[in-house]
Amino acid sequence: MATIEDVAREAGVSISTVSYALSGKRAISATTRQRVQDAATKLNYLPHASARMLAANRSHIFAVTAPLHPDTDHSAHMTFAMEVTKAARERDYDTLLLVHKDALEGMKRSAATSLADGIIVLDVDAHDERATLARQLSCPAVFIGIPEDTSGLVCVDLDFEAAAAMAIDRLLDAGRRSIGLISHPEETLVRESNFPLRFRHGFEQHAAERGIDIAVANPTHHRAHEAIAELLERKPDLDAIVLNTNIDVAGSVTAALAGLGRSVPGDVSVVAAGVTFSTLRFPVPFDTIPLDAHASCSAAVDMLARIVENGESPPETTLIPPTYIELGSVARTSATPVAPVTAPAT
Amino acid sequence: MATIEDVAREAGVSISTVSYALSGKRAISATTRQRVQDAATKLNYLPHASARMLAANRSHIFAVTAPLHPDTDHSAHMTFAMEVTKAARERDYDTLLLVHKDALEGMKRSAATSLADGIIVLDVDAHDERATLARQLSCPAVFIGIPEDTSGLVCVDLDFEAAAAMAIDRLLDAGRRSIGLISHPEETLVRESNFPLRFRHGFEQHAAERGIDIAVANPTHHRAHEAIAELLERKPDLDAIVLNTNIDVAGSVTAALAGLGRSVPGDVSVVAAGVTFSTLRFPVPFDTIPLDAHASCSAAVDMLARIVENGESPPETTLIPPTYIELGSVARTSATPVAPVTAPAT
DNA sequence: CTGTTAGCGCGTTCAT
DNA sequence: ATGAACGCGCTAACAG
Repeated sequence: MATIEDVAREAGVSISTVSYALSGKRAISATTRQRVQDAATKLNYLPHASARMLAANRSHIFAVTAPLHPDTDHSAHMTFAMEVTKAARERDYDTLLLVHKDALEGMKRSAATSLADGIIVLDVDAHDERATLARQLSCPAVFIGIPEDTSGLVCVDLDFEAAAAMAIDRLLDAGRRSIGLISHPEETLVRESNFPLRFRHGFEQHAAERGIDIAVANPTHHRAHEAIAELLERKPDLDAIVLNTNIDVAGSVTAALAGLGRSVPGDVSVVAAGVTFSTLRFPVPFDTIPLDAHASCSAAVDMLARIVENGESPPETTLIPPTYIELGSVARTSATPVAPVTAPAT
Repeated sequence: MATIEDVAREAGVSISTVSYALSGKRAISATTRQRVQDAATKLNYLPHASARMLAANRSHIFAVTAPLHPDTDHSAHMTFAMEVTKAARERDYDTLLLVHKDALEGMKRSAATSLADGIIVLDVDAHDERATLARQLSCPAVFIGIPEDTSGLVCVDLDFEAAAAMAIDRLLDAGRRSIGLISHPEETLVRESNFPLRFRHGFEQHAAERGIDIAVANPTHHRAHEAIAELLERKPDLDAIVLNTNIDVAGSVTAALAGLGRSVPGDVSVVAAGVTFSTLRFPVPFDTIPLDAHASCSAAVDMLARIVENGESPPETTLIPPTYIELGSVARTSATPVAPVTAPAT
């Protein structure tokens, strides 16, 4: 309600002095600044958003595109949107939600009208149309997730390949030898959601490096039973499972194994890797290499803010190193451990 | 990039003519309007958001406060946020996400700076602080959910009491006599989230009206087993269950009953009422009286837009009538049906 | 029916 | 270190 002019009058200074005293963009004598700040708090002054935007040619708003697919994990989605919003607020930005139907239209519009200073892109597919659009837009964008072609983009994500390697290493260290991977359902892969592919690639590659043979299965029917049956058929000696899948599937793993007479972690050890959900409530909580929404989102928002404010040009791809959380679902066996590779993966 | 002036020049008219031709707020001759529109599309003109906001004193932005509690159902939350956003876009509004930590601060700020034209309040508690704040703010707000004291507010929600009555009526019509309610976990009730209380109240009241005796249980451990055991202990002849609870509990009902030798719907019929999730993937899909996010959100956004644009003053409370979806989890018994009340609830 | 013009509230040069 | 004045792009009241 109170304008900058009211504050200036109250403090007995000029309008520009108020602006500078509050923004700190120019040196103001301590006493004057104090008077201005007192006046501002007294009048409960807050700059009119649109006026500030127009004058500064900056909206202090980031747009967030969060498409909702039929197979989208709403919980993960919400978590990422929230984390982006929190991270943005810490840097004095608000976030505008863009829904799928008009994800492209929304990006164009918020860029063309200067509604947003930047765009955060969530849930990125391998061949995401939003990547093509982002290259054309003058409005800076940061992707949380990594499309196949990252040229001209700025992308942040968990290092899924390192996470896969870390899961394998932990299981091998515990003496496990026959490892299976339960990946995401077909429908997620078909859409070319990219992170399951990157995880799987890292998994296969690191298994080859460590000289072990592995099996991969995609779950069906939103549960683990079929996938586990498939793994056991191909590797009857299966003694470890890596889960890079959704909560429904992961949550049914222990029951599915029990149904086949296998215990966790004794017969089969389990690691959940690159997942957003917690396994604490599972019958047996699983060791987890989390896909940490907070880490990815605050890194992404940080970059975007620096692009907007300082014109910085971050690298195309920033990979966040994985961390390992032990919850007791990996048990040591007496089997001879596989010899570590000469240069162990970090 | 192109300004209104560019369009005016291109079309050979004045600036204000362009403004009126595009906004339609004044009658413009068809030929002129066409010239203006051609020029606009040719130059790819979109009004600069902040300039429009400042001049019109309207941001075309709604703020959405969506607090995240420990027991929050992320999926439902996301659905509501998305539905609000979609509904808003249909009326040419964008939505700003306000996170919990600074829900109050965010509301104040977006109102005081004229960042938002209105506020949508989600996940309302019985004694929600945001209600108090909304009464003081000059910025209009619409609540999706109903606090205890609605004075001076505008609230929209499913008619939970009618939903409870509808569930009872359906079960009685099918010849069921001994009905139990599984409500939300304690932690949700403690927070005074209001809709479980309204549902329960409607349930008890309608049961009394129809002259039947009922039992109510609150689940624990994120599953139905304990609640069902409790219901059976209190009503050994239990032949129907109404679920007004979360997806984890609802999803385990069939298994819990099976563990006690009861089948669905033969021995025990089940209705899920006032829930956001789908039961289609459950072992036995349940008849559902949905808490329809789309209906609530578009009604709320519609009201908010009309308050902002036309200065309308909607009623304090708008209840959305429930609908019933049959999925086969209610089976008819041969028992003598309870006589319908003289004036059946709608 | 159309053009002219005065702000909207603020950030920021330019003088001082 | 401070103040005066201009302009951001648009809307709306006022003229014609």
